Amino acid sequence: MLSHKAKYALKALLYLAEQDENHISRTIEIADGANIPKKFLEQILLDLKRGRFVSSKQGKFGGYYLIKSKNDITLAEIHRLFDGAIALLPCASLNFYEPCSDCKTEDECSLRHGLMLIRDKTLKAMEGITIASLVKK
Amino acid sequence: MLSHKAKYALKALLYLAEQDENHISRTIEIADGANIPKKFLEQILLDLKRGRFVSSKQGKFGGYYLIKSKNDITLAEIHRLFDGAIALLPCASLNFYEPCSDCKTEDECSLRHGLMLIRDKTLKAMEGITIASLVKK
DNA sequence: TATTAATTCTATCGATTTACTAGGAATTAA
DNA sequence: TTAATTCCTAGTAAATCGATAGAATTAATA
Repeated sequence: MLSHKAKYALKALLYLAEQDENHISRTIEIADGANIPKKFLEQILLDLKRGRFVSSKQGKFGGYYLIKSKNDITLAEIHRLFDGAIALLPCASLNFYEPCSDCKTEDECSLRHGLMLIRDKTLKAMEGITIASLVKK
Repeated sequence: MLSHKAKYALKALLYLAEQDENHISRTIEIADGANIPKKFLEQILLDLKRGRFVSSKQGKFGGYYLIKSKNDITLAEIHRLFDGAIALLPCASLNFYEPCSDCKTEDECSLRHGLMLIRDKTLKAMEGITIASLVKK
């Protein structure tokens, strides 16, 4: 399941993608538009900024705007930024790999192989969902 | 990600599936064999019993055994039993559906449609992973 | 230069969940 | 009767989650 953070991030990105080119959106505007608690959204926007999905302008008349094409922002990326690994176990993960502590023989985790199959399919599907694909519905 | 409970459940089922027909496995035997904390495993086996994957014999010389074919126990089922919904949001879930609280117009969640696509693909993949498929590797 | 309105940063909080552990009651076979 | 096992109910420490508070910083503009 997605965390609220990841869900809100997607909704915020969706909101930004729907605005006119060059429009800068204030946090409160996004919060109201996408029904997200404002203070919570602040953190999320900072995370999105660190992840280089959005940028911000500070001070009066400041706000947030997309710096990555809505065609290039995928569900997979947002999942990883906020919720971490897409694989079902760390030992089956590409970006968050860790060996299992409870598997006796290293690399002979009985689940690993099967879970890597799942990961590949899920990842492929998640990379197919972009902000752009969610906007035009 | 899978919880430890779900991971241990899979490993325990795998252990049971590898035993001879009619063999009854004690908790401690499974715990040692699959490297799972014994007391924790007790709870997990009870959950698996309630889910009708295994059955048990009580008292001295008691223990657990599979009552469902290893070909018919899928990753999807174990995920649902221990970790709940497979979909990324409740509003996109088949078995754990709940409407989003933060979507203004009911059934017009901007994410729902895309997440249902993911759910379908992930679910199909997870239904393809059975205990039997994990045993023969 | 002062004011105002916005982002940014740090810290904290309460509730829930997770991963276990403890202790004992109930059950069964020898 | 005893030993070995499942079954049941609590409890607990740590982490995570969802959210809030408040002050610092930045920038436009009057």
